[in-house]
Amino acid sequence: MHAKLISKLTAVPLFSHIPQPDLEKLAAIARQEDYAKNAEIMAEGERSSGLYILLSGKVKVVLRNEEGKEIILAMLNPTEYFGEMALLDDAPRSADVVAMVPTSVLVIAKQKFNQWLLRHPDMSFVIIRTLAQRLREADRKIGDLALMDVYGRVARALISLAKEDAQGRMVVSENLSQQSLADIVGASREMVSRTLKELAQVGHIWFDGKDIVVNQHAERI
Amino acid sequence: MHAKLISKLTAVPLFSHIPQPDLEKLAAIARQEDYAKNAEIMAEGERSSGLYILLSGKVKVVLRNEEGKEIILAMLNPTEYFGEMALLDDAPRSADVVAMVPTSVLVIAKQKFNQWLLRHPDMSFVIIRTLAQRLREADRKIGDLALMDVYGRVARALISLAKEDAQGRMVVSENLSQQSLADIVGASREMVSRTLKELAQVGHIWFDGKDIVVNQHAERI
DNA sequence: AGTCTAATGTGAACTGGTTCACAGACTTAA
DNA sequence: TTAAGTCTGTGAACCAGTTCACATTAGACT
Repeated sequence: MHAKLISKLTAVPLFSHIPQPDLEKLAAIARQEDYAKNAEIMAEGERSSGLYILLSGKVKVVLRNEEGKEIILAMLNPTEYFGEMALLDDAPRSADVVAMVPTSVLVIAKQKFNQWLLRHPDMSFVIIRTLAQRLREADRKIGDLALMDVYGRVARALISLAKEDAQGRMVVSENLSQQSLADIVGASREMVSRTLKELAQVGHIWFDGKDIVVNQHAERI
Repeated sequence: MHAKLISKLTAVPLFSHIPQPDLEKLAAIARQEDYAKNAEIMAEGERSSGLYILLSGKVKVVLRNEEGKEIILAMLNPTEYFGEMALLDDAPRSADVVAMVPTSVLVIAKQKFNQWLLRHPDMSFVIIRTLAQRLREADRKIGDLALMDVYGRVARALISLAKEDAQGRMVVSENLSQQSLADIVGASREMVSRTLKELAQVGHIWFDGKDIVVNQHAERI
């Protein structure tokens, strides 16, 4: 069990350059938690409890309004982490984190992680990079919301969600519902349905079972 | 000149805990640049040149689309800084920075700053905090754009722009045009005009010359 | 296989917000 | 003080996107 954990930790970019013995120490102070589909891992307003590292599954970071409409700030996959922001400043959680499928996470309590961080000052550079990257993405999303129409936002979302598959095609797989896509781009589910149809008609995308294949030349929509 | 610069550096929170002799070294590797109103300090797509610290004036960080519509990601005042993101990862600028009034900045070249940073590892914690804070604000803005109507966004913007004045009133001064406010909330200038009127009628705000006074009890609109 | 629930497609009405057009007020510089 | 530019207010037309209301299909469960 312990050995398995350490092998997983090695795969986490955040820890990739940490020597083995230190990783063992880290594994010793971490605990694993499992969540069912749709379970709330973190709730808005909570004081945060620590750094969360995704071992398996998929989570979304979401904001909701009173009427229940939601916008997805980010979707995270295994080896990615969240909860780091509240480690640094002390503000309460500003968003919910929800498991989109059965998910396990590794939790490192705030205090313990901060102590450990003090002994690994170079780690903070890695964290800075992640934060900078996320801030860039957030700014881009603000631009998209304010400056593009739904058609453009859906196109952009598909392009950035797509990953190259074995045949070299750019594919959005992972069973993404239209509702989720709508929550990502900040539009209604119906509008996403119509937009996908249009994108397919123009030939920017096509469907392969559950997957959406993005045309290679679609990058400059 | 040099002494004046150092006294200004002391006022910058980013450097507040740096001992005097080190600040002198920093001042030695920095240069001052002055910009006229509406001048572009940084342009999107540029490889960034360094860390910029605002000495006087006011700048906006903006994104634009082809038609010229723009959204303001942030407005920065003296002692605040920008350009830090590209110092950390190497991506090209993702937004423009424009002087809203005559503005002077202190520029520390990328390489020099990074060297200096290596000798001040605790500084990175300060930067992390700023990044975390900006990311929070960005996420909040995404939520506002996706989940609130223009009325709500304008109200929120006014509240977060307002500062307490000598009489203890919350005031948005600094001569903010409706067009700027529109660019902040991602709406049309006309809509902002109508919304301000409505907010004034309901008593949430009122006008004192050029300033907008925000009702103390408006926090929970 | 058959039933139940969740996801999708699509028309039609509605609406929040933009755009256009123009009038009035306020600045700034000469 | 006048003229030129820049902001502001407001009606009216227009439109992108939402909402509603179903019909259809696809999974999931036992």
